[in-house]
Amino acid sequence: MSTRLPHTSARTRPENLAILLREPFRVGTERLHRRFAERGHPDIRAPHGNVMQFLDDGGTRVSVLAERAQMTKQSMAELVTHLERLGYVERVPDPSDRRAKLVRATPRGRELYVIAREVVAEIEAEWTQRLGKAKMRQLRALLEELNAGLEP
Amino acid sequence: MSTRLPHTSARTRPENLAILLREPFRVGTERLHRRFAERGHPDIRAPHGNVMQFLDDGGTRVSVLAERAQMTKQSMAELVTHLERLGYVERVPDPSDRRAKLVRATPRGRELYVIAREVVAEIEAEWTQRLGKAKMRQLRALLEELNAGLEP
DNA sequence: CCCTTTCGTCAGGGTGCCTGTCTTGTGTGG
DNA sequence: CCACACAAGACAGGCACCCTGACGAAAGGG
Repeated sequence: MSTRLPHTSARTRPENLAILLREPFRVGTERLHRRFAERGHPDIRAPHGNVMQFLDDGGTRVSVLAERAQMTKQSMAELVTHLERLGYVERVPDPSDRRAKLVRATPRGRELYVIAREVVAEIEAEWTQRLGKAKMRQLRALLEELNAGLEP
Repeated sequence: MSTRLPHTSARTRPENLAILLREPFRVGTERLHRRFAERGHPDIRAPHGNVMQFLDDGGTRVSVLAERAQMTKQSMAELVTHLERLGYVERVPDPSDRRAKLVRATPRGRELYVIAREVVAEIEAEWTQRLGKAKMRQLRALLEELNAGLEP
């Protein structure tokens, strides 16, 4: 039996900026994955985004994916293997290098992009309805300015 | 040997709102953990925040921590055990219930709060310097308005 | 005093990440 | 042209984190 407990009151202390930034992202991500599940992709989880979001149309090497996702190629290879078993990507030989293979989204994999685009549009529409177009533009502009100066 | 690859160009497509929200949070979190490491706490990792951030001063039961962090009590117990071995928390008997134990931050654990507060203040100061006080207030207000309407 | 619920734990499983090592293929310099 | 360093990926092994299931012990209401 599961012992997961219901969430009652998350002790919402003085809302700091970190939480204000994280929550909309978290809620959006949750909705995306709920939608994936509803549309027949219940096995897609967050780490799989580290593969799918970095695939080029013509296919991409595991090493390149690893570099883009900032992880080791071993870890990336494992994610790719998992997604391959689930039918979302396939490995095809790289014609230009017989050591290498190209990871490509299958038709099933491409369905994810369609769904993701829909959800993103939907969420942005909701937020715009809530805040109004002017404030959304403001918010985006401020976030862009903030992001422009970020360096670890 | 590690095969982690350097990150070159993250294919920064049309910056969408999700990335704009996530990046400042991610960069801040990275800095926090780098600072933990520099100050003698290299073993503290992100999931440990799910324990430390929910501890009350007098101690808190594992079940309550699990509820607050939205995970099973088994998983929470594991995190607590790990932090206990590292010396950041201790389990003491709950005087009001002989089944229960209270998880409490040790002096070493409380050092983390000091560091965290410093880093947060530091980051907010940097952002304020970059955007100016007025825009920071605007940003915070917009994020609060956005967060106020979030529900799943 | 049962009976149910709750607290914490043990047991077992899967995913996601790591380091280290190896094979195979590439390409470069002598 | 060939030896050799190097790049791509696979294989092995390990740990952290999260889950489900099941349990003994204590609490607490009828």
